[in-house]
Amino acid sequence: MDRKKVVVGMSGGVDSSVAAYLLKEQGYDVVGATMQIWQDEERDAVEENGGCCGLSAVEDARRVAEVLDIPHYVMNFKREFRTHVMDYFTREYLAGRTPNPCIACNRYVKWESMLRRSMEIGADYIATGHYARVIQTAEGRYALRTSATARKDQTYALYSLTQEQLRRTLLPVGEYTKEEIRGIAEKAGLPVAHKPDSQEICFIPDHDYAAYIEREAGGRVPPAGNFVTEDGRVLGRHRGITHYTVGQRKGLNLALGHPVFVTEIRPETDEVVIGEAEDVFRGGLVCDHISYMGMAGLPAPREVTAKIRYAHAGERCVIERVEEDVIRCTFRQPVRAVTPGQAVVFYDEDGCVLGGGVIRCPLS
RNA sequence: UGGGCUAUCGCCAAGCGGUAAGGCACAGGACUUUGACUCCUGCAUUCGCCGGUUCGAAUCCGGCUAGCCCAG
Repeated sequence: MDRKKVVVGMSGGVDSSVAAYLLKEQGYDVVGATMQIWQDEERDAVEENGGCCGLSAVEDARRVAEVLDIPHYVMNFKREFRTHVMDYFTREYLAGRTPNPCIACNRYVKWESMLRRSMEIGADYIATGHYARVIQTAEGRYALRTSATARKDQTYALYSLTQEQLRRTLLPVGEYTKEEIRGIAEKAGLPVAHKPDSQEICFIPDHDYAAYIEREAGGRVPPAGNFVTEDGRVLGRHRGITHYTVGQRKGLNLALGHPVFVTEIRPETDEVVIGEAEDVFRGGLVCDHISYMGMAGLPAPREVTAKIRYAHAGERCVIERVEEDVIRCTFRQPVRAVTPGQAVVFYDEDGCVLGGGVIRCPLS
């Protein structure tokens, strides 16, 4: 009875279902667990959300667990999700930044609360359906590496995991492509083989995140202000900075004959700066809240590849530590829409996550 | 008050007698475990109003209305 026990976070989607299946095939003692994070149990209306944290999560996960013949638990993390994801999300927007709630959820809810709870019930590992691989570097550090096919890669959303967390993490799905995963689900007879991928912010099903923030803030949101150009010209009025993010084009209601974009948000003056398409490119950035993963620290400048958003191909750059917990990143080619609040993740040439941080401000 | 010019989709704007380009904005969709970006689709049976000429007008003519400019 020395089979290793693993708790698989099952969202009810294809990926985590296959993760559970694969681990069972590999001989683990598998337990399925679905997080209860924000849903009002009564409201199970919206069905089409899959993947990460959709509304039909518990029901679908339970059915998959039944097929796999594994125990299935529901873990209630509403409190943790509330403070570390939802409140953080609102707070950041009110401050004029653009948060990434999925990263916060991974870090604080899945790999802190769920991991702890799993250890408590005697598990050796936790697992999820993320497209990423856990590896060990030559120096013996744990790190994440891009999944088998770079086409689908979720290492970006997991850059902040600690050594201790990684040591207890299994990501079986990372060895396959999305197509292969669906194929496995199909062959295994999992009832969720054809569920669509998840999308958008799970706790804002109507996608109207500005309205969500206003509700959360009890109406105390930044006031309407001016759209201005870099040189101070006023182009019009906007609805309050929470409605905008750097690089945004749609929803500005600015008919200038050609597309214009948000280049900067100024919470101090409630101004939203507007510029041409080329004005939204930046040559570098400064980030803080640094997490080190594949590298233990950054004693000297180093050339790496950086991703500044989930769906970013990455850009070569030089990173250097400018003070404790602050790194400056200088890109080889300017990158589009460097956005404060978003994560920047550093990779080596093999797609191994070296570390990352939170973008504080763009440079030049 | 004289003289001139202009009135075409929410904004800009083609059109010059043959049966309403385009851009922006907007809406919907695709993509997507964040926000964005991007892509696709849609978007004036009607051309300030009223008459007239013509087989046929947004395009020609007359009147009216509105705005702009010049004169005083």
